[in-house]
Amino acid sequence: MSISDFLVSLVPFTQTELQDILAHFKKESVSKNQILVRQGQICNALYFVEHGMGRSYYLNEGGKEITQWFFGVGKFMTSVDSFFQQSPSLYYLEVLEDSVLYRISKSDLDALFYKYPKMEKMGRMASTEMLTRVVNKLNAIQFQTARERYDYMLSEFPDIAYRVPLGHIASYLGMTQETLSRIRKNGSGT
Amino acid sequence: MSISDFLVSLVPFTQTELQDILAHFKKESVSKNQILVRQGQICNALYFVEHGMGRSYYLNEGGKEITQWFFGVGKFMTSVDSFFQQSPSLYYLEVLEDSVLYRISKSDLDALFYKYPKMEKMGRMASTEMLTRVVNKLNAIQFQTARERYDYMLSEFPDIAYRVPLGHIASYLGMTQETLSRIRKNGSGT
DNA sequence: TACACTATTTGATTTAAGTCAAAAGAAAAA
DNA sequence: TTTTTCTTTTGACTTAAATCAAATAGTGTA
Repeated sequence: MSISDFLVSLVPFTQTELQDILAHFKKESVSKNQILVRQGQICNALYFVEHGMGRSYYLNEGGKEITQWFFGVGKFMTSVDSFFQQSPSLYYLEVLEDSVLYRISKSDLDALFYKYPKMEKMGRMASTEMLTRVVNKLNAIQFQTARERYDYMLSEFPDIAYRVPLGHIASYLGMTQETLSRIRKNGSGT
Repeated sequence: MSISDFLVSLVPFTQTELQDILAHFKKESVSKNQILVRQGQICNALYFVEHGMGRSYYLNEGGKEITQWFFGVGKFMTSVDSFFQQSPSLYYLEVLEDSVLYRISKSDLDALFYKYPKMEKMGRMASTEMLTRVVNKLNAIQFQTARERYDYMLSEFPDIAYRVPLGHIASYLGMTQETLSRIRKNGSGT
């Protein structure tokens, strides 16, 4: 999904507005395993994923990587807390496959919010959509067994589940990779 | 905290704008245990809590009430998924103490978003704030022991932790009430 | 005050998932 | 192709928290 399709799907921008907005996004090709933001840095960019995928993760007390979220095609990717609050990031932001991203800085985005109030709507909608998804994950994590959580993962990120290392998914789902391996072995849900 | 203080703290509305906006909120006194929204209903109202508190919960397969969120003074309360998507609510919305709420309908709110683009900013900010909080809970639930999760609860809702039945808190934290009772018994954190 | 009802605590037992350790399989590098 | 390195699987054992069951403690009210 291209970024202009995405924008138009949320808000009916005119052709002129769209051109102006798109001019503020910079296309970037990023190769696998590249880290976009490190823990402690202030994340100054919002990325739209046109192709590829990424994840956010952090290092727990034991130094183990814990995946916080996956970002697939057609989504915005950033260190949410850091970008919006402009505070040091709790997370690393990493690209998991060679990807094509569209990047915009916080100041440019704020300028667009100011210039086009319609953009605020887009921001609000992207934010509530993310909120809904996080709430879904929360419910999965909080009340479901390891096996059900894996089924949730398959429905939420069907395209991603088989493209990333098992360990990344296990930590995303709050279980060990041994457990996830055993779940996969015992066939799919039901 | 009053609703006008809250609004002004987020966006610098003029006195006139503020009056107009406030006119669309209707003050309601709601008594303890009243249910504002039921599972399956479409939630048409957003409430600002001036005094008192509420919670959202749902019934799991076994018919047990599972608390999803607490709403304290100075926060917006609603069935998030239902209100924003205008879809049948997954949750009940209940008032836990005699409360004073300010209510606005979805259509009035949308009209305000349209009339005052500044409102969009308020919506976006309220939404990202909620997102941050949900992410915090998620991290607590996903990676912490029952005892640490209780400490998280005390920090997130210090004023609420001792005002609601233990069972409500236990289900919010994804543990049984027996476990929570044992945690409380063994003194506070560390 | 006593009764009924609800909430909390305590005890005994079970279990889902974690931990630790090592083997097997894949992918990358030499 | 062989070696090295990383990823996934398997096995044995442990444990935090759940479950089941019952006893207290509180609260409202007749």
